[in-house]
Amino acid sequence: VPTQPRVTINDVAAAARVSATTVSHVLSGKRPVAEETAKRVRKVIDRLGYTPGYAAQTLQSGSTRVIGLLVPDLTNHFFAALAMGVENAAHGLGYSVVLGNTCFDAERERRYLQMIRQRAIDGLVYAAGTPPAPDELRRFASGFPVALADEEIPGLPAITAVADHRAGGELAGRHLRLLGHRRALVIGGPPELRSSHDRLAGFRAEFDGEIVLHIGDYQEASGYAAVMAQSERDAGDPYTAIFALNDLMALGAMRALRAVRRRVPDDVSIVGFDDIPTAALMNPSLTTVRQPAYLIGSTVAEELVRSLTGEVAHTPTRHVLAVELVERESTSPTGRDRSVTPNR
Amino acid sequence: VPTQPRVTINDVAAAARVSATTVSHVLSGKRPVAEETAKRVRKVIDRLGYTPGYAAQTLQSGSTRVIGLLVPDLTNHFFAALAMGVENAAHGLGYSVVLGNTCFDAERERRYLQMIRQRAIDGLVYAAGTPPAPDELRRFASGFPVALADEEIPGLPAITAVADHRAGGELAGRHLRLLGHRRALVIGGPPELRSSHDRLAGFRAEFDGEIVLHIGDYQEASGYAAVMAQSERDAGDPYTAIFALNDLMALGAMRALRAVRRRVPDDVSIVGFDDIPTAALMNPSLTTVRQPAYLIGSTVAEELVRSLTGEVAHTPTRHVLAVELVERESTSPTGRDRSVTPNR
DNA sequence: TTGTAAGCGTTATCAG
DNA sequence: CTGATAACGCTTACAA
Repeated sequence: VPTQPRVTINDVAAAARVSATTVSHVLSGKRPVAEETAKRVRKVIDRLGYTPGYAAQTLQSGSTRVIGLLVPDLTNHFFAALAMGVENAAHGLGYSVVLGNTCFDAERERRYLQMIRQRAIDGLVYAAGTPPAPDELRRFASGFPVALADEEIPGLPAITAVADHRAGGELAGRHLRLLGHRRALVIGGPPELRSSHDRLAGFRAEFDGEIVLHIGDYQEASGYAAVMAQSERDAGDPYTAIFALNDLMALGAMRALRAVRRRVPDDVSIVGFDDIPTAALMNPSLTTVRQPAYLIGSTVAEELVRSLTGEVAHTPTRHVLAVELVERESTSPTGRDRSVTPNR
Repeated sequence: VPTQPRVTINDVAAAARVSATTVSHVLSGKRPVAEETAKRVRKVIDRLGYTPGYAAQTLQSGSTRVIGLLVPDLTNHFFAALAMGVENAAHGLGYSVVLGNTCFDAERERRYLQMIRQRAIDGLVYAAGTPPAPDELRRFASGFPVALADEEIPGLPAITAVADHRAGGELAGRHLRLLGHRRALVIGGPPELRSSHDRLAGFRAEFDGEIVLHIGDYQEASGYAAVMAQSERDAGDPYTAIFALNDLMALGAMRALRAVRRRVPDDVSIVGFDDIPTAALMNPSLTTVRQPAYLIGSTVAEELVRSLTGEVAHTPTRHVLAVELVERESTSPTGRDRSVTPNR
């Protein structure tokens, strides 16, 4: 594909018989231009199809109008939705988003921080998911605008947006309590994650029955394992409810419940967290706490960009966004047990 | 966040008591530099933490080393995986990826084409999914490097990577035939999509039994609707297999089958297409044809970037990538009908 | 209301 | 082996 010689501001100026300065001002409006002149210039601009070159503007202004987005795994629905939020918000404000997929890999993260040093981006939305925030990032964040999405990094005050994990735990706990459940199996997440901790604390605050805690790792298999392990241990008086700290583990738990012949929701109710697309498609569909992934992304991106443009000061605001309980088929009141109905 | 004054090549030159030219060449290696000088320069570079500024390099070279990626919906797993492929491949070759989410919206597409005009990106990976390719894109593609992922646009010869939809259809057809099925319900996709057409043609070529075709729209609800509609029509001799042209419709079909009390796979086997994550998590899990989404993205991005760097000529190569049948629980041989076993 | 000229940071050309 | 100098395309003092 041959690249035809670029139309520059000087071409326009020459054709309109004005100076480049005037053309620039017609476009930017930063100083008055006689209407007649302006009209002539605009006509030429249209005719020649002139658009200010990105590189020159960048060099001149020192701003690329690009922000970076670091996510660990785009195929994770949560991060995909978050990325859409970031992209939409940024685009609405005239900024582009360059994508960085870290794959939870520190080496790749470093390559992105490199871009920062090159001044190739104006700011960074960091949602890299792994708990041990690289020291490097922390160093960078002082001296470079970083915003945290779904993330809290100790010692790094920055624009932040997180879901209200605690309220989500409360929602789940209250829901199960109101359904009459008194014994719950809780499948936890990695303890070092603040989100895990908050969800659990919220649940404990609202669910006043007995709680058995199994630690999982947010993967499907660990949900399965938790139920199986507990199943071996249980002696006749098992839990009637499960709160899994994310949907993937909840699905694993459901699979295990099928294996041990306990029905959902008849024998055991189950609540997840996240609301991944699969949750709605399962049979039975999964009651879960929905995270506002898109909103987390758009909130943080919008605030970051506004701070970049100077519209607002770059102060480390922390947004805590509401979560929502989505009631589906996997939860039901205790005491309703179809195994005692006609077909037996 | 205060932005400290940038370290420029001149700072380095001054500190190392050489010219900027020499510093540049120490970095680029484009002409020999005395080892002693080079060492001194490198030391200063390290000490000052100098990195060539992105904007100036861009202005000088005319290349941004950025490619654009246009997808309709990142929360769609297929496009997320594709995006990861693009990002990884591009990054490996020193290119960044700016993300564009069109939301199937022509207006948003236009804004991205605008970036092209501004020379803000060097090339474009287009995977916008909607059948009516905008004329605008077609105009742009002549004169700007565009590569098509999972897309074929008539009259636009370009680097292209698509899944082998036809082979996928064949795989599904053969699988069901070998299981002994003789009557199949096929839930089609939008007829104007070449992928729909190819999948169907492949299926027809391998499945030699009777086929009833319902047209769907790739949404879950249309899979449900297809089964329901056919269910009303069926008089005692229904199909024993379903081929849904994507997984979402397959899931809708499974939901409908539950509603009409036909068991999967005992009464009806079902094959989907895509292999979305939910497919493996369902109960029963879904047999499906897996699309190499990541590979589509990485293939097309790698070739695009290589053509940009001049490593290969920018010729409209078309890559057809292999698909794979993933056998799970939703398909079984005909004739095995548990309703004729003990419990009746 | 408009123009001139300097400068943003880098690399290429040409000269030594 | 190295250095001046120009050029990339734009914005913005400063001047008229």
